Amino acid sequence: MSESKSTLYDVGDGMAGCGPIFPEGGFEKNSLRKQVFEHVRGNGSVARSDIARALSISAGSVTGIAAELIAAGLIQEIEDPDREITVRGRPPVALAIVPDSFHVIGIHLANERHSAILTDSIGTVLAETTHSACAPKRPVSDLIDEIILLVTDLLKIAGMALNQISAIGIGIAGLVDHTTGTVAWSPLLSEANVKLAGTIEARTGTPVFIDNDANIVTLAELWFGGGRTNSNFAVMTVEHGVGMGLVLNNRLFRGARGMGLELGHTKVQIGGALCRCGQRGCLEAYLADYALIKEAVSALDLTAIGTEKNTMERLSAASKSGDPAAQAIFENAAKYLILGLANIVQLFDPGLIIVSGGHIRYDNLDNIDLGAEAHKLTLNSNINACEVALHAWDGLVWARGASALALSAATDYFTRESR
Amino acid sequence: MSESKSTLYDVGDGMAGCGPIFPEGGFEKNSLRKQVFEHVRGNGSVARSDIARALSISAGSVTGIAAELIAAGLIQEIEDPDREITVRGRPPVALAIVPDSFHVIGIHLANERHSAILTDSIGTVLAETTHSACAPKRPVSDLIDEIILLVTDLLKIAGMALNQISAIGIGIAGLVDHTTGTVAWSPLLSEANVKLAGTIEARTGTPVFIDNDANIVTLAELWFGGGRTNSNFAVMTVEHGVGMGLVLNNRLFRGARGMGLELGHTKVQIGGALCRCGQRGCLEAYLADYALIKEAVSALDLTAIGTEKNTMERLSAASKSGDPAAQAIFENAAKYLILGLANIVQLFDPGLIIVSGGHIRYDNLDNIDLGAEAHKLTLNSNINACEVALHAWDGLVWARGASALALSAATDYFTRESR
DNA sequence: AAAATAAATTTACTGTCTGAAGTAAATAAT
DNA sequence: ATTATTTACTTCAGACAGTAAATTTATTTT
Repeated sequence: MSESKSTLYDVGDGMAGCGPIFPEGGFEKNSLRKQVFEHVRGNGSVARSDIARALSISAGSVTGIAAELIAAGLIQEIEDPDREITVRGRPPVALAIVPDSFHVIGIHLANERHSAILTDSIGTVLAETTHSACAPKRPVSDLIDEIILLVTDLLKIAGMALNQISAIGIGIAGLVDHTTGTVAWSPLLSEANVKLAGTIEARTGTPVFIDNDANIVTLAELWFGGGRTNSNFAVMTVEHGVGMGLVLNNRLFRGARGMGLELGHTKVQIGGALCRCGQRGCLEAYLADYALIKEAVSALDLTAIGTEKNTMERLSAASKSGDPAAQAIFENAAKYLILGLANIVQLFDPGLIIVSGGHIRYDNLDNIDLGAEAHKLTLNSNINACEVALHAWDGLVWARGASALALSAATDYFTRESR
Repeated sequence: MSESKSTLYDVGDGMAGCGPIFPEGGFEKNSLRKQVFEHVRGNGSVARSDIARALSISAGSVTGIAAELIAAGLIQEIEDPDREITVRGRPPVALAIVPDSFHVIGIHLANERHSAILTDSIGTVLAETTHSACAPKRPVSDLIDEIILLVTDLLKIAGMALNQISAIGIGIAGLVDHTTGTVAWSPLLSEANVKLAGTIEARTGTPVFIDNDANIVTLAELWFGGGRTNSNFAVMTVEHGVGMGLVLNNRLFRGARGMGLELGHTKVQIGGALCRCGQRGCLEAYLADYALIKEAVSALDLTAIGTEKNTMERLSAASKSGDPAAQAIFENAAKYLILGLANIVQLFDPGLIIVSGGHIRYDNLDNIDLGAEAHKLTLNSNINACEVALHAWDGLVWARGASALALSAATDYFTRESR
């Protein structure tokens, strides 16, 4: 601290204004009505006084809002099941969601099979159906027919009519713009920039919401999985491709323009392995199923070529029975998985990353402490290390995530202000 | 679409509740008062009727709010400077910010020098000072003394007293938690987890807000730079280190737990070049000044070793005069810069990335269309390509960004509800 | 039975914002 | 010059969301 340079500026340099220029209004405010409803749903059953304490709102407000929600048939007073503790004072009255106050449908569209579920307002699956799909690329009209078939099938099983459905959520692989309901590109479609949500909405007369694979898996974790108790977490999906989803403050983060978080296509090596997207050095090109299968030539007798799933199982079996080539393939993939985790930590700093995928059922990842390994690749000063959890799912997760998409839309609708 | 599998589920599986469990309230609502103030500030001068239209609020609200803001001395009616057009009807009355309604200080702390500015409520710099710093690591008490010295110097130049300052914003290199005002780690400090904001606040009696280098550069772009008209953009800083900042919906995005966006330490090569953080394969290790200098041995006669800045300038000169080794160094760095850009696009999908840094003054980046090159490395289907802008800044940017930190805090304070 | 205690409700009140009606100040048409 | 038209701004009643405090209700403890 020796020399110092100082100047006195002229006031006003003629520029017009300063600070960010806000384009329009459009700020979301969460009404107490919605907060109360979500708190009841999140906790199963809560008393009015507990809600007031938890949300830091006045007891009077809770009474009024609860009365409205009860009148609307959305919640009800119930006998508190686990009430044993004898305390003085008027006993609390537990509130709970009326499960059949509304119903939604969740649909997942994929290469090999479509799945769909019909749930009530707390996400209980009332009916489920799976249709096998074959055509790799089809025109929109065909896909729409497939969707309508799923819906009618589902309604028949549940014994319900379309007008009893409050919303339909659809998850589809590809680049999806949730806000506009358009599919920019999908491996299922021969056309691009398809206004899928609007079209289905017109066909069914029901509000339709779409999102991509990774986001609906993340929603599934948020609504029904390990993310429920975490306000901030990331999901990394490793399957046919590599994707990720991010939850910030209990809300799905969709990037600036709705299409981001393409972790699988971030570059991890200049001029690296060729990815199915045509680029080189994508993370996916080292980690996704098809990348491992490409390498499997050296480990497996590939005279009998099976499905992707079958090949992966054989590769896994080979690794477990000591095949050095198969083991090397998995070891290398694990390295890149850890690299992906480290990059997520470095960029988003979530407290928890859930690694999801059918994949991880047969990978030998159980022996590796992924959290610790990823931590080794991040700034040491990043004191609070990020927890990493593995979650091997069943085939229904996507449909459940899609139903969560519909559920949150329906919740918004039913709890909106001044009904 | 051949076979199909269907099941009917039992209702209720005994789980308690579903959906995200919200920990507490904590939803922010932007009062109209703040929106009006920010709209006036953002546009320089606007009529009440324009505000009502722009924010989609009733004209009556604007009248009331404007009256309050005028009474509080925050805005004023002015003669509209550029009013020429003769339209029918009562002519609008322009509103503008009263510049000296409040003042803030912005401070940047760095290795080689500290800089500080004092601005009015529209960010006009009223006084500026720069102190050279030398100690690479010092105890907190020393740094606090340096900060106090900057403040008193600045006040003396401006002829103002400390109690006339509404807020102080501080930018410092390292890992900073803005919400708690603590510096987890900094190259300037010998101690870790320093509650810097609180301490300065206690010493000055003025609200203090801190953030890291990359975030205050991003704020500078948002408030005074190319980001003003963009609601969503990313900033990539290339200087001594590599950092990034992200603006979503006109707000600085700070990651899930306040510490993220460490682009410089994302891994772009397994077992790659050694980074100053001790890891291998960090983007920074291929792109930051010190990384290039390390390589410069082959290009420059390094018998006379100078400062980092000096060495960079010599390296740049060598490249421009045709030295192949120097050129190769810059070409390689450009490759990694493009890779970094591509990864930002892939993950965050901003409409605009501003590449900021002293660096880019002498790099030969003018010949490269960074946007197009980065686009080549992203999913083709990402239709709307991301714009990339270069922004070579002067030494004041950091202090200006820090002042923006203080300005937004002061704005919140003065436009808060029920004053 | 009376006292204590906690839950739920009611009531009166506050602050924010809107919508409709009214006022002000300019230009255009007659 | 007078009137119509247009646009900007103001005023004010009222809808709403929410709170705080008093009151009622239901239960346990003494």
